[in-house]
Amino acid sequence: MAETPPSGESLLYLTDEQLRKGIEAMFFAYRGFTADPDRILEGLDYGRAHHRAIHFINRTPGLTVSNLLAILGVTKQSLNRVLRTLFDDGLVEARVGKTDKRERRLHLTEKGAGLERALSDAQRARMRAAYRAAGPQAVQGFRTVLEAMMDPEMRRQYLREEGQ
Amino acid sequence: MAETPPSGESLLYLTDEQLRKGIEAMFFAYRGFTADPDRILEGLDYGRAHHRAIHFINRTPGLTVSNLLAILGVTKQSLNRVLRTLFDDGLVEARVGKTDKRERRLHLTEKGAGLERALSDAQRARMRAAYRAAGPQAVQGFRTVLEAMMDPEMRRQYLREEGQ
DNA sequence: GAATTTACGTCAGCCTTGTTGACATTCCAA
DNA sequence: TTGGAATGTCAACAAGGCTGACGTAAATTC
Repeated sequence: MAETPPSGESLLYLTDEQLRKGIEAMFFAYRGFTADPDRILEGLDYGRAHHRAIHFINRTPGLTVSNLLAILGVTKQSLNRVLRTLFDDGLVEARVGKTDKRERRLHLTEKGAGLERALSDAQRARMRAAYRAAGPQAVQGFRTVLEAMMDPEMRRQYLREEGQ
Repeated sequence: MAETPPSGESLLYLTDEQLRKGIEAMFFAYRGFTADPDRILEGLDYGRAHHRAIHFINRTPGLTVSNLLAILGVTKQSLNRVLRTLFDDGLVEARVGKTDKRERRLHLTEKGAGLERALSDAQRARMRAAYRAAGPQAVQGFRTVLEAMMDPEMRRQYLREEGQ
């Protein structure tokens, strides 16, 4: 209800009203964000869950099932259903871990990489258009706010290796 | 594959790699964005779909079912399932339209407003923390990029009345 | 005044993607 | 050698999307 009143340098950007706008921006933008890949996926027999798996396998080839589980934040049963169809359709292959043979290291096949490219091309195109329209300064702010919005655990996943 | 090489003033922020980072930022941040309300919702018999309906009914009291349908982008069958439980539980009430009696104008009840407050308080708290950590400049950029990422139709919903 | 369109509701059935719980296998590590 | 980790799998269920078809009341148009 009550908002801390603006003090010193304008804190007007922390108004409930401003925050509500931010919330809606996330909602509407996320829809746009997923719209293009969704269009590609429909018709194929895949959904967003497949897209996410493919994305992260591509990002980190050789990651294990548990890695992926932690990133996606779903149950193994749920992930397994998705992975099974990706194996069956020859988009993803699993290689037994070298040091630990229990692990299944996940990789995209040629075919899988092809779909990944199609999906991320579509998604990047929208992202690129938005970035270009907004400019580098805005993009910097965009990234900063999103990062601050993540759960700490997810932020770690996000930051991983490369600092930026 | 090939990215337009940096020309004149640095276009490095449009690299495929930078775009991928942006994509993942959206993914991870959206999870944080929904986490707090989700926690409140679970246990009650509601889900994200109920939250969305409640949010927009609160934002625009008296909006019609078709309005809400357009904003949420779901089918009426899907929305109806949600609205029915909200009616039954006395969180939302429908008033017959004054000029057009076919319309059902949606309003939150006291009880509905209570839940709305709980949900948006939680969501705003995270938003506020992120905004505060990032600063007004970054927030401005955040909003700019998100707006550019929306489908035009959604952008119209987003901008509606108040210019900012 | 009759016909059409609009706003809304509802029944039935389907799909994806999430969940829990239980159980088996393989293999690393203490 | 034994416990725990990494993984798979079966079964059942729920939320929340979807389509198609049909119904009704009120507004609009001819």
